[in-house]
Amino acid sequence: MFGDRWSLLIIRDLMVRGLRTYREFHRSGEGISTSILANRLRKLESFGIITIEEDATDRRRTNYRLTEKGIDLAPILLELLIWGARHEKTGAPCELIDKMAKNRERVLADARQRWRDRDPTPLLPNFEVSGRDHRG
Amino acid sequence: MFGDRWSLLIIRDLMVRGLRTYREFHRSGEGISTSILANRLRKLESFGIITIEEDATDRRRTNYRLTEKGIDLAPILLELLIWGARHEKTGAPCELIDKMAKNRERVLADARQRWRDRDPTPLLPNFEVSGRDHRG
DNA sequence: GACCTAACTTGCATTTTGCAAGTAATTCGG
DNA sequence: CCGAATTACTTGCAAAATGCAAGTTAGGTC
Repeated sequence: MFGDRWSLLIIRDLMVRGLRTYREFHRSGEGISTSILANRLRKLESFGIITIEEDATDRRRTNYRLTEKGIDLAPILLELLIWGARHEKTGAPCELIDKMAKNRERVLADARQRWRDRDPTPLLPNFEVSGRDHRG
Repeated sequence: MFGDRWSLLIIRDLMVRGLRTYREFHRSGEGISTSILANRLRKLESFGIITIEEDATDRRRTNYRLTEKGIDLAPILLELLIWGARHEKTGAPCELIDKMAKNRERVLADARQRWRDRDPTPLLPNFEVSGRDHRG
């Protein structure tokens, strides 16, 4: 799964951008095609990493949520962000990433709590990854 | 690069199994084809993650080594190992992984020092990943 | 009801990977 | 020295995956 580009981007979008719907993922700016997106979401579900829920306000819409198993991937994503900020041109604010690197356990514990409580606030709440912000 | 299955396996083999040569990677049990292996090694080199060195004892052989940038990927690999041990059937000894999880910084600092000193001992020195052990 | 939206599905073109044979340089043993 | 084996790729082609864009179905709004 980590060897699959699209699955990784989906997980990142869930964790780092708080995206939740098919439409949001599709419009996230990464250029994933509809069939691949559908296929990967299904796969992540069958791996037990995400669950699919019906939206409370619109029957057409489905929401994707991280499972416990999926939430346990957060340390990996945080390390990827930190590595990316240090070695690549990601546009991530260096001070923010440095601060997060110094407070890994706090960051992860807070995110875990939120996600368990169904609050999709991203791993780093004030950090915007390239692409449209769904709350903007 | 983390979205590419083969690149990820190569990095894992470098860090977790201490593999260094084309032949070792090719025979590592993962079924990578020769052209893909060659292509990915080149790519990892051009990304600045590994360097290529001639072997001191055999002109046919090349050794691949992690750069500083590559070594900085170790926290990600360690988190992947920990996640894998908890959620997948990896055959990893649970006590070992738990111990490593509790001593992340020590493990990473030790590995970093070794790798800088050109000692390719794996991230977790007594941990064997599935596949042939090159030192066997 | 007409029109739009959300979540896919489908057909086909393009790209990537898998398979196996091949090549060139180097090493080893008789 | 020479033949055989080894090391690190390269190549041609088949198979698999992805990219592109049109299409379908169910749901929502006016």
